[in-house]
Amino acid sequence: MVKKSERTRQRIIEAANRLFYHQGYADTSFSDIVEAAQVPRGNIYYYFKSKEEILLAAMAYRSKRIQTMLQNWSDEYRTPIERLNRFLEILPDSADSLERYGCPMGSLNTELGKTNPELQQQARYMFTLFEDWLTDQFSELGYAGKAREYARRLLSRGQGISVMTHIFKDKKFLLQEMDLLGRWVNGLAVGKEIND
Amino acid sequence: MVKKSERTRQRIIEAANRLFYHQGYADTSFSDIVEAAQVPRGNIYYYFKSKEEILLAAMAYRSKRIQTMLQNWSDEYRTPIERLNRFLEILPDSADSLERYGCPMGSLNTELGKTNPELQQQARYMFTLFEDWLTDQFSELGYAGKAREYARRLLSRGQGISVMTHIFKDKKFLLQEMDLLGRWVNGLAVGKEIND
DNA sequence: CGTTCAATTGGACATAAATCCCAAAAACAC
DNA sequence: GTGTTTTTGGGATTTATGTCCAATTGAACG
Repeated sequence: MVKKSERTRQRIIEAANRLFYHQGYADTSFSDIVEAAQVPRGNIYYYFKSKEEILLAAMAYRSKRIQTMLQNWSDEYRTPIERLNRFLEILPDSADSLERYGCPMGSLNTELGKTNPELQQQARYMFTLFEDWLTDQFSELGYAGKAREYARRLLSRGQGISVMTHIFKDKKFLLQEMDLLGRWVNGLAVGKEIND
Repeated sequence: MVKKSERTRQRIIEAANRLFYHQGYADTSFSDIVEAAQVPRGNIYYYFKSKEEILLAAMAYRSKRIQTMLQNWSDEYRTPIERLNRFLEILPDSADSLERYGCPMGSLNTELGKTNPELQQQARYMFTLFEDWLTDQFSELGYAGKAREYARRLLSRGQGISVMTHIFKDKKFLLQEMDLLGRWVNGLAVGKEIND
């Protein structure tokens, strides 16, 4: 049995999370959040004592979801190449939101990274989750020495594609580039180290 | 002889431009701008009637500088491969600011692209300047059919590298990836179409 | 000199947004 | 059922910041 207050808290976090992604942190006001979460104005301070605290909770929530997702993939797929291919599906799957809002992790980092080291650290943490997981997969694939390098490269290309898709509103570009990335990854699986 | 008012206007634009890059548009207040530009508080409204107008002027200023830069490169270097290599030097040259603030064009787009289509269009324009110039270079290099695709890919990878450098504060990664990009580009110059 | 007008000032004003307060209601423990 | 704690709800307060304005300066020009 989940307490009601817990559910309210959760509703606030999820509403804030969505708004931060869609409008950015700076452009999201308390009014926006309470409205979206359907909680009365003053009540929100019972749960969070500042806007920054909501942001931290929202990022923690995201991190948790990422961890769960990666864990599920590890459980569901046996081979590292299957897992990597699952990872590669993220971008095409979320093409619509990428066009409109960019990458949820990347854009948060961009916004917070300029002025707020503490918050940026939390934002970076989400990246390290992917980085570590991808590193594991490349290691298992037989590239232990270059695994982290490859992991970062994959993230880097994904970020580039996300940014470009957001800027140019061009899903065709996204699919084309993801295809290329897929060929690189699957080339590694059969021993072809293209362009490195 | 440049009028004094023109110089003041310019000072405002340059100060705003710097602040928008270092702190982001939303986090930059009028007070910040007038302080940095050394103009009295009320005076700024003589030049710009809103904050948004300052932003537009700042972006126009950036675009102009980009155009000039690209034109200079076209004049200074004879061959497309020399020009492309000059382009590739941008990121290593600005490694320090990239680490701290990210890509000035990309981060502006990320911030404005979520909610403000009109402003985003201006931000995107800077990208199209590079896109068109790079397309010209790849065409001259003999890849007319794939020139725009290559141009976007180059921008895309640059954006990815910028984002990652900003997130992980890792210049080594930047240099390593730029090296790889350089090999791709210079491979094209000698007819090797790696990984496409 | 005197007129004119661009440019300069600093402060006033309005608004939006974050934060705080506290009484009332609901949930819970015993 | 009574007492206690948690949660609710709306409004009050404060702060920050974008915007506006009236008075003033100063240089160009006749």
